[in-house]
Amino acid sequence: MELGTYLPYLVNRVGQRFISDITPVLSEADVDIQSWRVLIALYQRGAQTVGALSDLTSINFSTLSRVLGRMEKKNLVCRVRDAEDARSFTVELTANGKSVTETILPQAAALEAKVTGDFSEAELAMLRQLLGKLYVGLSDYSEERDDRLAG
Amino acid sequence: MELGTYLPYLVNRVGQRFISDITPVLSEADVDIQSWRVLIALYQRGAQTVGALSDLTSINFSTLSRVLGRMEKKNLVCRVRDAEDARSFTVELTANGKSVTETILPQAAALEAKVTGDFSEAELAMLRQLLGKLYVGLSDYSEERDDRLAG
DNA sequence: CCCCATAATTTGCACTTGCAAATATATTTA
DNA sequence: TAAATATATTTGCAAGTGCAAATTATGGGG
Repeated sequence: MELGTYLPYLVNRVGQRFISDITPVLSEADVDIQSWRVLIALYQRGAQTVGALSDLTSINFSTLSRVLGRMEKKNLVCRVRDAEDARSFTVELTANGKSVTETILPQAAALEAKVTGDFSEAELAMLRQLLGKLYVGLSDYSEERDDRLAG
Repeated sequence: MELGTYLPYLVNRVGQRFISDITPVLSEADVDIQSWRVLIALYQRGAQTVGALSDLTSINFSTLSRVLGRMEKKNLVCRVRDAEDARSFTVELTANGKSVTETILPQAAALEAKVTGDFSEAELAMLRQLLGKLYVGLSDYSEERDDRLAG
C-alpha cells in the first residue's frame, strides 16, 4: 500500500488544509472551527436537537454540549427545552448568530471557489458525489459493527 | 449554499467516520489515531525529520513533538540527532513499531476495501485523483496567504 | 400515582491540542 | 570569530476533547 493512495490519508490531509485555510477568517469573527460547523448546520437546516446536531456535524455528544455552551455565552445560539420531548433541547440560531454566519459564509464560499478553481463543474459534481457515496459506505460499516456488538 | 454540497463539510464528515471506524482496531493495539498516522508515514516513506513528518501527516509541529514522545515511550519510534544537521532529529520506526504497523495495516486495508465495496476501480481512481488535486488547490491557497503576510 | 427501564444531555476527569515563547544548533555577517 | 540571524524542535500554558458516570426527563406497568 502506498501513502498517496490511502484514502483516510488523502481525506484527512484535505480536511486539515481546509481548517487551516478557513481559520484566519473565523478568528476574525471570534468563532472556532467547531462552532462554525454548528453555525452552518443550523443556518442551512434550521433548529435542531443536540443529538441531531451531533449527527449532522459529526461532533461528539459531550464535546458538542460544551461547544454549545461556548456559543451560548457568545450569544450565537440558544437552547430551549423541546416542546414535544422535554428531555431534548432545541438549539436555534440567535439573530446575532445568523448575522455572524452571514458574515462568514461568503468568505467560506469564496475560499471554496478559489481552491477548486482548477476543477470543471463535472469534476466538482463527481467529487461531491463520490464523497457522499464513501460516507454511506463508512456509515454502513459503522452500523454493522454496532449491530455485531449489540448482538 | 447547501450543506450537502459544501466541500469542507463533506470531507470532514468522511474523515470523522474513518476515524471512528478505525479506532477499535487501533485501541486493540494501544495506538491512538495520531500515532497511527505517524506509523503509516514512517512505514511507507522511511525515516523522516520531525518537520518532514509534520508536513507528511498534517499534524501540527508541537502536537507532533508530543505524539512522538508518547510513541517513544511505547517503543514505537526513536529520535536520533540528524548526522547532517544537529538541529534536526531523525525519527525512525523501531522493530516493535514496524511489527505493530504490520499488525494494523491489513486491518486498515480491509476496512478501506469494505467501505469502498460499491466503488468501481475507475471511481476509486477518480476519487483519489480529485482529492489530490483539491489538496494542491488548498496548498496553493495557503502559500499565497503566507506570502501575502510575509509581504 | 410510583417505580423502573429508557433516552437526551451534561459533567468529572485525565489527557490532548495549538499558540507563542524558549531552547538548541547552524549559518551568515562584520 | 563573536554577534546576529535563521532554522528545527520542544515546552509552558490555557483551552478543548472523549469516555464513562451523573443528571434530567419520558412513558409504560403495577
